[in-house]
Amino acid sequence: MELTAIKGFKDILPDEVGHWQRLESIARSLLGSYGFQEIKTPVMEYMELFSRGIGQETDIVSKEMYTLHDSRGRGMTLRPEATASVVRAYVQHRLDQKGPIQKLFSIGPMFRHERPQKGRFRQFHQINAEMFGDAGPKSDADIIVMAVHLFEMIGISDLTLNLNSLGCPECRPRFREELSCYLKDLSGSLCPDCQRRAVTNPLRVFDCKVESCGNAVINAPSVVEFLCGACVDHFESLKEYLGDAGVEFTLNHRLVRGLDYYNRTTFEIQTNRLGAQNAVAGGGRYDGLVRLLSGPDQPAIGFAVGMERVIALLEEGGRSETKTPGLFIAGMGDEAERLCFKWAAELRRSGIWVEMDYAQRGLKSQMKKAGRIGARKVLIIGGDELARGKALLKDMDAKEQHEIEINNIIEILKKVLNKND
RNA sequence: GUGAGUGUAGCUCAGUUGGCAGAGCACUGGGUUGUGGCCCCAGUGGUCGUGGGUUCAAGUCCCAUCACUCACCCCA
Repeated sequence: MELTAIKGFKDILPDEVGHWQRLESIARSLLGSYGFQEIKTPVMEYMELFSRGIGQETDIVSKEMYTLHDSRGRGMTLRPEATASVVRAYVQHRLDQKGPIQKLFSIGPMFRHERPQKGRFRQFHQINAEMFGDAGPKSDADIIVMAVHLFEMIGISDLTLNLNSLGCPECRPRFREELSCYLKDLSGSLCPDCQRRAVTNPLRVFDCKVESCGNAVINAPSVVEFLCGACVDHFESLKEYLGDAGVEFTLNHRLVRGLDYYNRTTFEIQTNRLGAQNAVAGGGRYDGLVRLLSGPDQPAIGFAVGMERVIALLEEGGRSETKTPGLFIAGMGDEAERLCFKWAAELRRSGIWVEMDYAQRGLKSQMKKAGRIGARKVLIIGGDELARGKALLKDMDAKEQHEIEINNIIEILKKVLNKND
C-alpha cells in the first residue's frame, strides 16, 4: 500500500461515524444547558502562543509540535491542545468585556507528534470547555459536575474521578523545594528518568510507573500538607460542592498534570479499559494563563475530553445504530424507470430517504438490494402496473404488498412513509 | 527517541519436515419470463509488506528494510 493516511492520523469510516455524531450532539446540548457557547478557532496558531502558554519545558512544546514556517520564517504550529487558542481568542476579541463570566466550548482536532499506541494518536479530537472570570470553588465544582454529567449522558460508567490540588504561586514553590530535597536524598533508588525529573520537574516523579520510584515516593511530602490557607479553603469548599451534587471522587495527591499552566484544582476522569492511556478527560484551573498571554488578569478553569478514547469505550458496547432507507423504488422498463427517478427526487425534497438501483436490472436483483440495505418499503412498478395506472407498495417486514394509484402517488407515499418515522 | 510483537483476498484468519496459494464472511451472477433475508451452485478478487540471500524449488529458512500494533515516555 503506497498511499495511506499519515502515521497516527485516522480515517473515521461510515461504520463508526454514528458514535461521533452522537457524542458531539450530546456534548453540544449538554454543555449548552450549562450555558457554554461554542467557539471555533483555527487549527494553526503562531508557535509562540503554545511555547508561552503551555510551557517551554513541557514534552508537548519541546518535542511534540508540528511546526512549519511561513515565507518570512515565522513558526506556525498545528495546535497540540485547545486551551491556548481559546484564551488567545478571548484576549484578542476582548470577550471579558462582554460579561464577567464567559463559558466557551469547542470541538475539533489536535495534533501531537508522539509515537502512536492504543488511545493515542497524532491527530486526535477533543471536546474542550473553558470558563473565564470566576476564581471561586463553585466554578470548579460546576465544571467538574458538568464533565461527570457528560459521561453519564453518553452512557459510560465505571469511570473514576481523580481530584487534586496543586496549590498556587504562594504555596507551590515551597512544596516543590521540599520535594526536590527529599528526592535528592534517595536519588539512588530512582529510575534514570526520575533522577532527571527530580531536578527539572520534581512533581512528575509522582507520575512514574516504575515500581521502585513509586515506593520511593510513598513517604514523600504530599502537596496537601503545603497548601496555603486560601488553597485549603478552596479545595475543601470544592469537595463540599461535589458532595452536594452527589459526585464521587478519589483524592489523588499524585495527580500531576503535564501542562505548566495549572494551579489549584486539577482533575482527571479515568478508565481501566483502555490500556496505558487511562485518562478520558482531564483539566484544572489556570488562573495565571490569561495574563501570561497578555490578557486581563482573569481566572479560568477548563477541561478536555479525548473523543477517540470515549468512542473506544462506546465501541466495546457494539456498533452504533445505522439508519435505513424509508423506501426503495424498483422500476422496470424505460418508461417506469424515468417515472421512478422523478418520484425519488420529489420524495427526497420532503426529507424521505429514497434509494433505487442505478443499473437496469431485474426485479429480483433490485429486491435483493432493497433487502440488503434494509429498506422498509419497496415501490414496484413495471409495464403491467403502468398500463393499469397502479404501482405496488411492499412492506418488507410484513412481506405484504398492495396496489396504490399512480395519480397522486407522491401524496400517498409521503403519508405512508412519514407515519413510520 | 527506546523495546517487543505482527505482516497471506475487501475483512477474520489457515497454510504440515521447504514441493502447483486456501477457508469463512463480504461482493457479483444463477437456482425458468416480475418479488429480498435462509439454503444450494458458480464467479470476481493475491507482486504471500518490500528488497536481497540460501536452494533444483521459499508464504515457509537467513539478512536487511518498511508498515502496523502494543509498551516505555507523555497525555485526552
